[in-house]
Amino acid sequence: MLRKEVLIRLIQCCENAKSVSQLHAHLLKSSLLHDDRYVARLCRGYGECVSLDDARKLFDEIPDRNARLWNTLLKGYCYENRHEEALRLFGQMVCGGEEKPDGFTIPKALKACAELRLWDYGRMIHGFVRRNEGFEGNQFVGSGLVEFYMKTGDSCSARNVFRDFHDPDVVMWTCMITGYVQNGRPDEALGIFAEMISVQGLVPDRATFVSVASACSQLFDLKLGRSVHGYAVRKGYDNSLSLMNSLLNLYAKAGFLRNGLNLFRTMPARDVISWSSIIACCAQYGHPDEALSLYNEMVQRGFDPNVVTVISALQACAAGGYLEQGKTIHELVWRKFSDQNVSVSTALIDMYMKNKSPKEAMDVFQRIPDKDVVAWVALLTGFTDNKMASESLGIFCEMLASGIQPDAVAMVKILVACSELGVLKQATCLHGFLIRSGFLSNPYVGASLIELYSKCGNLDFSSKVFHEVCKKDVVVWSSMIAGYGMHGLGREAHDTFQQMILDPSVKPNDVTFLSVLSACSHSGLIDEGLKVFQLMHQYRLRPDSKHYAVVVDLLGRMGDLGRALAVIQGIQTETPLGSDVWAALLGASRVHDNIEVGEFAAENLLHQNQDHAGYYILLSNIYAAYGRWEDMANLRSTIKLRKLNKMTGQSLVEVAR
DNA sequence: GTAGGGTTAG
Repeated sequence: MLRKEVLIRLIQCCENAKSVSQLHAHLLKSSLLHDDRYVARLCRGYGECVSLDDARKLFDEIPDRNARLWNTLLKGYCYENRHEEALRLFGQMVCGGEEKPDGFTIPKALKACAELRLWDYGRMIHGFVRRNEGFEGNQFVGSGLVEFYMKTGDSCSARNVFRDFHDPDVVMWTCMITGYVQNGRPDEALGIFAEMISVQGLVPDRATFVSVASACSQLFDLKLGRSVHGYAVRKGYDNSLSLMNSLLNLYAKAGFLRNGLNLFRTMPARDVISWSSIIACCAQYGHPDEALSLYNEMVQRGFDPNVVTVISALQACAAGGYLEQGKTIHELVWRKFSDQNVSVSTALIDMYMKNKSPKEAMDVFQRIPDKDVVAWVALLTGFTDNKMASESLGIFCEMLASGIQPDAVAMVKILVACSELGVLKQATCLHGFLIRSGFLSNPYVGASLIELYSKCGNLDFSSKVFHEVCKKDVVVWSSMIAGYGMHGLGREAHDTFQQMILDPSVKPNDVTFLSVLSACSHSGLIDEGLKVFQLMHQYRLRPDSKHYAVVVDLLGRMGDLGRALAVIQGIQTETPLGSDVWAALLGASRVHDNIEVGEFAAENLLHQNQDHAGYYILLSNIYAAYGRWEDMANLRSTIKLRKLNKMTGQSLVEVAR
């Protein structure tokens, strides 16, 4: 007969189904199956080499099971992400009264609750931990509780558990950092990290740095990210694939896509997450063609795209207008995921909508078995973007009728759809709904409602909403300024801007400046507008061609074409100036009928776009003002020859019924 | 016998 120690080693070494079965038979023959050490090992052997279900069968046959045995099986279920079964087993253990939960089984039950987002169940386990002795100072139970509360979005309770703990270890600190990152609160994550190293003097490990790098990428904090990278390399952590992936994401998201790509190319190993990360970053930050060529390279190299990869590649097709490639990916989705994944289907809807194919988008939508709010909103927004906003209203009603609760994004999108249609009646209905549902505390919702009322022509309501919104962020202020501008109230727009910059909690952005500059220009507030333009530098904002166009327009209206020209010539940029700047100059030349400047502007414009009828017409009007009929006739015949049409202006009026 | 980490849809 084999010695006990040898037997344990043998079971540990089991690598295949046959060897596990042989040892099982041997244990039976030697009547050793009552010894829990053997049984637990054997269960693990079955779970790892044969199947968890075989381990379960063995488990069910054993008459007197101890905590170690229950735990072995629980671990197997958690490992295979079979969390429902794990909790059922845990319930069976507790309710059957066979074993009390201990420091090993509780963390696994908490893990299952966290993954299934079962807040009530996890809270009950927390109650058990508090009522019973023996769990104080157990780091495994502590980190299990922190992770559970963080995953269910209850960071307050996670913090309480953490604060009540006497001496949390690195894992618990890391759970807190990771939790805050996962809840989109990177500032708090970095605060905990700072406390961990400076106050407690603990040494962070690989896992800690992965989350710290994620926090940096959420904050676009490249400086801190770089020092994390440097420290990690010095500690020899640069062989951690997760850490490298997290850093790769940080560089690419913080605006240094080239550095990200460089890291990606020089990494010692890459997995599907590395590929997905770099594809997602290229797709989201203006390089859809590069994203797709990386996707194709990945497939050629034999990597298997997962859900995330496919979503990112579809984003690239949406952003770059690659309908054909999008359809090819749709076929792959059909073969691999059979249209069952709602996130992938939503990305498909977005791709088809952005490629002006609403019918295909609708087909994808109808096939989704469990449509969530994100899928509905993708469809709704797509219709608005395809100039079919009245369909968006219908989609919103259908969504409500099917029992899906709208969230803040849904409300913003439906308000945008109403803005497109200019329907005041719907606006007031939605306003009532927003008040009742408490959505007005969300600054994006508030800003969209202000914009909607402005576009429907009711500025009083806009201003009322503006004063009611408690959390006025930059978007809310900018919407109100834009609203005044839209109604020709430059003075009010300018005053609102002045009030805004007195508030230290908000900082104007490029959109704010564009709105206030445009408002000043339309109301002839020349000096005010120029002063506002100068302020951009103080806020470290670089004016883009839209800002320059407004300033040129401003100077042009005043008749100061010389200064307008000087502004244009003073712009230092590597890329050619956008047509909006030249168009503003041409418009100003027409107002003041200046042939030289007009011809100069038109020359630059027609160099970029020869098919814009409006430019020819403006120049021909300048010729007409000087009686240069021949030049005018030449331009008019060019328009006819090229069969150009000037877009006619359109207005929407709501008809009361 | 145990724990924490990287990419994703509106």
